[in-house]
This record gives sequence, C-alpha cells and structure tokens, in this order.
Amino acid sequence: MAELSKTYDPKTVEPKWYQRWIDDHNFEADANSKKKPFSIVMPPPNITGVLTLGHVLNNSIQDILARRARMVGFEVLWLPGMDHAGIGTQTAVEKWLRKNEGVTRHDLGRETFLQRVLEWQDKHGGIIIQQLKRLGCSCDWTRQRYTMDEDYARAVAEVFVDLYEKGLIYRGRRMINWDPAAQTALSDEEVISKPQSGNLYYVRYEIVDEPGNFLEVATTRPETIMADTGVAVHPKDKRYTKLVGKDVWRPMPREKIPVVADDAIDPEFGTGILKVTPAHDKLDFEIGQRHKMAVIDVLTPDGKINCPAVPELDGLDRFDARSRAAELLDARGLLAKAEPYQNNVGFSDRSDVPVEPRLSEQWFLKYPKTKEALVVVKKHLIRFFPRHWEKVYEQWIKNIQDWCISRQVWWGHRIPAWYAKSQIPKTKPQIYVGLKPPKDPENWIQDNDTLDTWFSSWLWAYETMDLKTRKKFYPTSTLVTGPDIIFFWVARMIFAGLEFKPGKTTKTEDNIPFHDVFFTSIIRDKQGRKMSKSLGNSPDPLDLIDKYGADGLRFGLMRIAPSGQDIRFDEKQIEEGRNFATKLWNVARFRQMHGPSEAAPKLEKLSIYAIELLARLNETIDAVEKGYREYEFNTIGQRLYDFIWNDYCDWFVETAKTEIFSADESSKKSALAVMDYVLSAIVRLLHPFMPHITEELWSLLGLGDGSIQFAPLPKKIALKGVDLTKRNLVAAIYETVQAGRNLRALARVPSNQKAKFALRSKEEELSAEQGTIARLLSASELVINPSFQAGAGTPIATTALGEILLIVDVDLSAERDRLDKEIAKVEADLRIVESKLNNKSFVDRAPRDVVELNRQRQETYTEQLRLLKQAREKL
RNA sequence: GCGCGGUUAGCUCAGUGGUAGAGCACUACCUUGACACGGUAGGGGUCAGAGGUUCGAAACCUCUACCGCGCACCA
Repeated sequence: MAELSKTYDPKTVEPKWYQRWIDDHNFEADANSKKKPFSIVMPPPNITGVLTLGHVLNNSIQDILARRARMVGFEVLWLPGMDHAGIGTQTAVEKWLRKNEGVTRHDLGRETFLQRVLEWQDKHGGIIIQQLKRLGCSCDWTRQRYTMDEDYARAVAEVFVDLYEKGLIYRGRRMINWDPAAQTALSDEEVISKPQSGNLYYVRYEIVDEPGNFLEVATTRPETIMADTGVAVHPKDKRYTKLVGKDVWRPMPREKIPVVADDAIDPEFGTGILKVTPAHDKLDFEIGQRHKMAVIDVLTPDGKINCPAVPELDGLDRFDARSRAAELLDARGLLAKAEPYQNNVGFSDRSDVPVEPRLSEQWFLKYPKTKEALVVVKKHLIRFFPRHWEKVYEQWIKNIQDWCISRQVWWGHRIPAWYAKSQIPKTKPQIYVGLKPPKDPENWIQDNDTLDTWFSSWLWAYETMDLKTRKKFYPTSTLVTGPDIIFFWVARMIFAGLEFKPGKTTKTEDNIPFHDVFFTSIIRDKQGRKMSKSLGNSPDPLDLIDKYGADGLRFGLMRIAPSGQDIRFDEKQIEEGRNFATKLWNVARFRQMHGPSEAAPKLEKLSIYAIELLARLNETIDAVEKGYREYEFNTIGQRLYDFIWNDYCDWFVETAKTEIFSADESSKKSALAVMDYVLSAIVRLLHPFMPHITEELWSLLGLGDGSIQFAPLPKKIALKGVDLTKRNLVAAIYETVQAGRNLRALARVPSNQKAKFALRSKEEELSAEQGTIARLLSASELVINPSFQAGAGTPIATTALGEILLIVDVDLSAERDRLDKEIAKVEADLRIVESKLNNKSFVDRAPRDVVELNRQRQETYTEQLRLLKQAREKL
C-alpha cells in the first residue's frame, strides 16, 4: 500500500488513471455481453468546437450516468462523436483561407475547397475530443463516429431517397429564410427574432384617378418599395373601401399598382394600409398569391439592392439603401413622416445578421410521424426531465411547418438529386433522385446543394451503431442535452426513430430513440448573461481543470446545477469542488495513518456514534438512489457533500479519535473498521461524480480488488439487533457539545485553551461517553454529576441531556443578560407550542405525530425554562 | 397575444402543509495529534405583493408586479 501524499495532486493523478482506464479497455462496450444494456449517445459537438462549460455540464452528467450504470452492473455504451456542422465549418475554413491564403472557396472551386476542408479538419478539428478526455469522460472511443463517415453519409442519402420516394421530400419554390451572410436558406428553427429599433416610415402613394390625393402607407422597409406590386387594406375598413379596385402610383420606380382588400390586414396598425411586397415578406407573398400580384425581387443573394430603374439605390447594401430610400422619398415630397419604432427582426442563428424572406427553389420535408411523436411523449414512453418541456415540445409539433432541408453550402451531404441537362426552360424539370448517379451521367447535373446538418444528426441515435451494437443497445437509455435543441434535434430524432424503425421489432417501444431525456441547465455568468466569446465572460474549462482538477470542476458544477433552470456560474463554486476533494483526501489520509484498511471490515462492538453514522449512511444511500431516479444531480451532490463533510468528518471521525487513540485494541479496531466500511461506501457513491480521486483512494487504501469502476454500489446495511434508540442519545450529546462550545465562545475562552465543564445529567449511560464529550468540548475536565453545585454566575445552557456548565469566572451582568435572552427565546418557543396545543382544531385534526412532537416540545421547553429561571435567580 | 419557468440570508441556491436551511461572503476565536483548500462559534430573512383554502401556508388556489425563456405577431 502506497502512502498518501500530504496534498492531493489532480494533475498527476487524473491523467494517470485516465490512461489506465483506456489501456484496460474499461470503456468499451461489449455487444455480446449478457449484462443488461445501458446506452447513451453523446450529442455530437461540432468538429470546429472547443470545450465550453456547457459541454462540461452536459458530458459530466452523461459520464455520471454511464459510470453509475457500470457499477449497478449494466453493460454500458457511451457513444461519442462529432458533427460536421455544415455552415459553421465552411465559414470557419473560408475565413481561414481568406486570412492565410487570400482566396475564397469560389476561387478554389468545389472539389479543391472540399479537399481543403478535410485538411483543415485533420489539423484543427476535433480538439474537443481531447478535452473531453481530460474531463474523465468514459466514452467508448473505439466507436467514435462522425456525421461525415462514409457509412453514415450513405445512410443520410438513403433516408433522403426513401423519403423522396414516399413523397415526403419535395422540391418547391417557396418563401424561405435567406441568410445573406452565409448565402444559404435556413430552416425556421435557425431564425431567432430580436427586437430592433428603427423607424416607421409613412410613405405617400398618389391615387391614379385622383391626382394630388395620396394614401399614406406605414413601412419599416422603404428600400423594398421598388418591389411593391400592390397595396392592401382590410375589407371592412370603411376609410378605404371606395379605393379598393383602384390603382395607386408606386413612388419609385413610378408605376401603377392595385389597391386590394385582404383579411390579413390589421386596420389598427399604422394607417391601416399595407404595401404588398410579395418577394420580400412571407405575409405579403401570401397576399400576392391571393390577388395574383406580380413578384419582383430587388435584392441580390448577398443583400444588396438590384434595381437599375432606381440608380440611386441600385447596388447599395440593404441597410444603406434603407436610409437612402427615405431621403429620396423625402426629397420628392413622398415621405409624410418617420417615427422611431421598435419591431422584431429575424436573425440568422449562425451569422447573426437579419434574415431575408426570399422566394426560392428548395428541398422540403413534410415531417413524418408527428402525431405518433406527440403520443410517445404524452404517454411517457419517452420521459422528459424536467416534465415541463413536454409542453414546449407539444406546442412546436402542433404548429409544425415543412422543413427546408437544402443548404447552399458545399460542405455537407450533397443532395442525391440530378437534373436533366436537356430540359426546356419553363417546363417541369426532370429530376432523378437516387443513391447512385444516373446511368447516363453526361445528361445530368447533380444538385449543388447540401443537406441541413440536422438532417444528418436526426439519425444519430442509431446510425452511429452497427447492427450488432444496435441490437444490444438501441433504443438508448437516456439522452442528455440542452433544451435549446429540443426542436433541432430531440424532436427530429423521435420522428426518425418512429419513421425508419431501426429497432429489433417494429413495435413503437423498440424504435423510439431513447427512453428518458434529461434537459440540462443553461450556464450563465454571475450577471445572468449567456456565456459568449464576445463578452469574454466564458471561462475556459481547461484552465479550471488546471486550477481545480477535473473532479473539482465536475463536482462543483454538478452541485449547483438545478434541474431545468439556468445556472449562475461563479468560479467560487468550482473552488468548493476542489476543497471538497481535498477534504476527502485528508480524511482518507487520516485513516491510513492508523494502519492498513480492510476491504471487508467486520462491524462489531459498534459505538453509539457508529450507529448514528451508519444510519445516516443508509439515509444517504436512499437519497442518492432517489436523486438518480429523478435526475436531480445537485441533490445527489449536496447529500454526499453533507454526509462526508458533516456526518463523517466533523462528527464521526472526531468522536472516533477517542477509540483510535485509546489503549483498548478492540475498540480501536472497531472504530477503524467502521471507517473502512464507510470510506469504501463514500468513494463508491462518489465515483460517478469524481472518478479520478475515488479510483486513487480505492487503490491506495486497498478497499477492493480491481477498479472501482466495476465495484458494486454500496447497499444499505441491515442494522438488525442494533439499538437505534441510541440515535436519540447521540443527537442529545451533539446538541450538548454545541451548547458547551457556545458557552466557551460567549465566555471568550480562546479555542486553544482547554476549559472545565460540568454536566448535570440523569442519563445513565453517559459515563462511558465522558472522554468523547470532553474531547469534543476541548475540556480540561468534564464532571458528570446530576447535582453538581456551581457558583453564582456560572454560564449554563440546557439541552436534551440536561444542563451543561462552563466552570469559569465570568462577568455576572453579562451572564445575566445572556440568560435573560435565552429565557425570552424559550418562552417565545413555548408560547408557540402552547397556542397550538390549546387550539382544539389542531389537536383534533393534525397528524398524531405532529401533535405528539409539540407535546414533547412543551415538556422540554417547560423544563428548560424552569432550570434557566433557577439559574437566573442565583445571580 | 398564447405558453413555460422564476422571485427564500449580501451572493449562489435547497426546502411542496407542521417553529425558515446549506455553501460562499461577513464577524470573533484558533496553525490542537487528517485537512487554514481547515476547525469552532456567531450575526443576518415580515420566504416579491395582495386575496383565498386550511387548525396551520415559503409550500396549495386566484390575481398583481418584476425577471428570464419559447411560440405567434412584427406593415
């Protein structure tokens, strides 16, 4: 047995064990195992990503679940991998190329560019995997997957072809969200609306029949006036009914456009007249369709004005054009007014620029199995933790729209669709969709677009597994993810599972992708702001690991992570995690100083303190068990922290010193055996949270054979034949000790000075505990005598055990004040209890034990009051 | 507008019907034979507000205010 060093050094211990676990293949899942399966697929981080605190939280939880499951006896698969992040990676590589080589992807061409992405990826990608290893993640790295793996990519294409053949995927010209920065279409989920302050411009449109008469139209986007092909009013709006059917002059370029009536108009907004710009607004497009209006597109893909008819604006950026358009209108007397106005604008999640609604030819998916997906969650075949996310999920599914799945980026899964070269313009194009190129490739051109990255991620729960693995481990047990991707990923994986049925049978319960979903918290900074690079408020987890150890970081974070709420991150909390690791280390060191530990200690001649400790351990095991059932990791962490620090270190170990330092070998042995038993339980309970230090202690103390990772979890000890009423005595002793210490502090006896105490108690068994109580009080002498006579002014406190007195000369008036205060407090408590007991309704209706508790309190307080008053009179 | 959370000690958060809790921070004492990343003791809260249910409400119900999030609208 190696000796424990004076301080715990995570920097050497953590990498040492991680390497050992890898070398021993401890994380590898055996698909042939007879054990029951437990599986998790890791939400794949982006290949460009670096570890954030969010990842730390997320993956710590997954690791905790995986490690716990191994100890319970499951065959565990935690399947890691990465995501190719189409838009994100392409943008990152383009940026790098521009900076380092001064070229764009168009300069290179598609094939060369993709080659460069692969090179870049090998060099700079996947850092996060190494970082996850430093955290201690017990993933099966032999099964690591990537969404661009050959097999995986083939599966994505197969799914596309399948859904196309089922008629669920179709190509169509529709209004989509266009990201002018990334120059691609986006799904609705990738658009976030943000409040923006701008102006509401009131623009004058002259009525054709009535020269000199104008309509006023309120708009936030004067730069799109050139694309107006009508104005619209509400059919019941009496102010304008006579105008419906007439024409007005579009201000620029000057052209006749019709006035139509449409129910979609809100008469209350602005002037009640809407300029209809079908090419650049979703609602306008629908109105345009209803009234057969023309569609004029005046924006280029990168968000510039394309309108040679108005040369002043042509070629300008859309935001420059906005103010310029207002100036132009004003100069022509066509701007009635402009008022400051705040509205919501859709931003691209990725590029953080306003999205343009745009009419475009794209691929869409009509979601399969939406009803079924709702049912499996409502019926709790899939359980959400916390439950309230069910409602969010339901709301989304009920309002679901077809998914725009094509992206105008090169990096990703290319759409397996080809168009006939010989097609005559304006006729329906001939489309070929298949896994292999058409037989006569010279006559076809493949679609340039790739698929939305999420269109590959939605297969992640099973396409990452080979058939044998799938048979053993699908459906997965638990998905751990952030609530921010509930639509992007969670819901879509459910659709995919139900639609493609990868399970062993066609039954629904064999095909859902997971049984439980745990939604983690979102980590914010102290001020409640989201962590972001630009704010610089996001600490680097690797720095935190260097400072506090991976175990410290994990524990600190887990203990403050309430389920389903945001976390306010404070480094102090991680420091606590580190301190806790040190505490554990030292209390183990204390044990080791008194000889080797036993892996199977015999629990004999239990002291009353040991009984209390073991009873508390049982309670802790129950609480931890319950915590896991309900995914309340902060509760588990807190319970273990309290048990170890308070029950074990502060109380038990301090009492046990009496036996350990005594000459009685058998009682010393007994105390050490209890320590071994409880330490063994502690490190096993704690192992999922703090894998490295617990493995180190398991090994150094020799608490069991082999790795702690596969040690069975501690079971509750049967305390048969043990007198549990002794717990009351222990509680009374601890209370008395605290009261005695309090007297010391009030009498200003310095901590390093021993003091004489007396205890007036009728408790018979107390003499055996005299030494321990004296130790806890740091007493030079402890007299136990029910009729101890003390001089006037002796500080006194009453407890369940009797009266504790501090034998010391003291200022009488101070002691008088103190007693008066204490008497007042006890009197107040007694009053509360008596008012209850005098209340007939309370006595009749409250549960018996509650009434009984109050009766006992009444007795105790009355007795305390009597003794205190007696003491007070003597002064 | 609809929906979901939240509001408890200076800070971060537990507490779901029976006399308000933890950690940090703060104050005092202490380097005593595991640990100063420590020990002991202490101060500090009309549990956002109002009403209701109840013998009893921080907890359950209703309303209000404020904070956060999602969806819809967003001319």
